[in-house]
Amino acid sequence: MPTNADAAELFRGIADVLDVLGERFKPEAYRRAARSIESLTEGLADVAARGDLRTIPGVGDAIEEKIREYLGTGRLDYYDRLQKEVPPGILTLLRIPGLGPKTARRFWLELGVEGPAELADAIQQHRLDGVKGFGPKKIEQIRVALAAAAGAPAAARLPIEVATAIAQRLVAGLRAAGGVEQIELAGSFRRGRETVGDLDILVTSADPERIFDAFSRLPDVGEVKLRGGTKETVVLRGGLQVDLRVVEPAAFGAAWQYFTGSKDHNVRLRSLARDRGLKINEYGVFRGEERVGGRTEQEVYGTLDLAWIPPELREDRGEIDAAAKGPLPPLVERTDLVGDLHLHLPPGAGARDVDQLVATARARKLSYLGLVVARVEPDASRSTLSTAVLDRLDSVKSAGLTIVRAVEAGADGIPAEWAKLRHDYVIVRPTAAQAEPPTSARTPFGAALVAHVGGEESGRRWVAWARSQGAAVEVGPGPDRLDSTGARTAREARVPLVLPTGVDRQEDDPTCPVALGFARRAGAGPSDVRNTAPVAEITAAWSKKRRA
DNA sequence: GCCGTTTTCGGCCCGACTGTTTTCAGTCG
Repeated sequence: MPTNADAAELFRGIADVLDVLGERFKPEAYRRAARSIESLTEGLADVAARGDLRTIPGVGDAIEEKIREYLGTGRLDYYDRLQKEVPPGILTLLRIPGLGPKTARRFWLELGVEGPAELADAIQQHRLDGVKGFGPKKIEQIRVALAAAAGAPAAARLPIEVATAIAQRLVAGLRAAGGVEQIELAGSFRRGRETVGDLDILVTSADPERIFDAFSRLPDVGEVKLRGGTKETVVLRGGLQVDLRVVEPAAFGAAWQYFTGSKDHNVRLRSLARDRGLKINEYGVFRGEERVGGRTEQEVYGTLDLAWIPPELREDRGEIDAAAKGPLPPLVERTDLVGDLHLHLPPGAGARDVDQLVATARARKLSYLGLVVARVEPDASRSTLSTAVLDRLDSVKSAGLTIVRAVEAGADGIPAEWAKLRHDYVIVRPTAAQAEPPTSARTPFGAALVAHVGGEESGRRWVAWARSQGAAVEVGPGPDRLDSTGARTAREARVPLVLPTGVDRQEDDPTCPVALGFARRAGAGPSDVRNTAPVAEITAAWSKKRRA
């Protein structure tokens, strides 16, 4: 059975061919459908079985038909036929930066070039010289891009937790250089997507040239790709592309909204504006020549009679219609997290580490800490906190901060040797030996939290299992935790989420903000997250479960 | 090919930047 990602790739392939064939609007239509399919929280086959394919934004009669054929046979006749129309190498050319469908088509039809290698030959043989529209600079640009593409694979999207550290460095570097008034990140980074393809940084400053100069000299920056009066594009040494834009304060909100996206969200917004005789661009909202908004994002949405929409929801999945009806339900915030339910002390930790953790927790105004006192490691070995540490945990218990004790084990149960180990709840963490949830409805214990589960299919099965256990699920970065899709699946199944607070990590650690972003992308409000509740409420639920 | 509380047909976001151009085409985001 093809996955959603397979179907999305198929439609992108169709779009590429149609692009080269010179179709005007169909390519975007297929790409739109591809994006929608990718962001679904359930399998395409399930949607098809319910007869709901047409409810997917961008899917109409023709594409519904094609999805059904593809799901049924694993092929698509239309795509097979299309592929015969264009040499495969021409589609490869589309991946070369700066080279689009129009140019690829001309190479193919006017020069008989059918792929990257042939194009490189043609350049070397000076067959492009004198061709209309291709001056020496353009030819050199293509030659260099071809050589670069031949060596390295296309730059992969970066996990957001990795991009976070880079973004923090860049922003700190720009601030340190001076001349920066306001600086914010935009793009898919701000929307909290799992991966980012590039970074977008927005600055207000009286002296854009100074900002661009400083940016070009940051140690992370490898190459300046282009630089104009309002924007500079660089490629970092690690390969990540970063766009920096300098805007005037009166347009900051409009620019921030514009560059945050998503594309589909913005398209909807601008067509709404047009219906009202307004025009939205990165400089503001305009009625004729007059700017009627743009200093803040609230102004931009306000001119369309929309409530402000949190960036994590801006994917054109119904958020605009919801914002037209009134303020959106609040999403969970960092300050809503009043405790942490999944903390580890480092191996060999002593009483002093407990004190450290407690001090940090107090400073961050957390009122409870769920600490793992014994765990089955992923390699099946077992470890328990030292008696000294356990004693220290008891001593801090009365001081305004509650410590609750967890044991962490696989889904096959907790080891018998822990029978006398005092604990308040159980965290299930899948072991290598049991990577999939048990099929029996009940296990010998009631898990309170299922942690370290990820993956599209496997995540869905663990969420279903957590539901059968009355357990919460952990959200966070990395392949072994639930991302925003997993979090949405959980929320829709009314399985509570648990978010890491990062209290056991460095101040700039991305785990907490990234997890929070995933939960928000899933539409989670405070009540969807278990560790927004006071500890008494949580422990009451645990003891009720134990009696059941 | 999709889409519609002004449309079932006629639209489809919009601007920066680059290179090649005497006014614009292509690409990108």
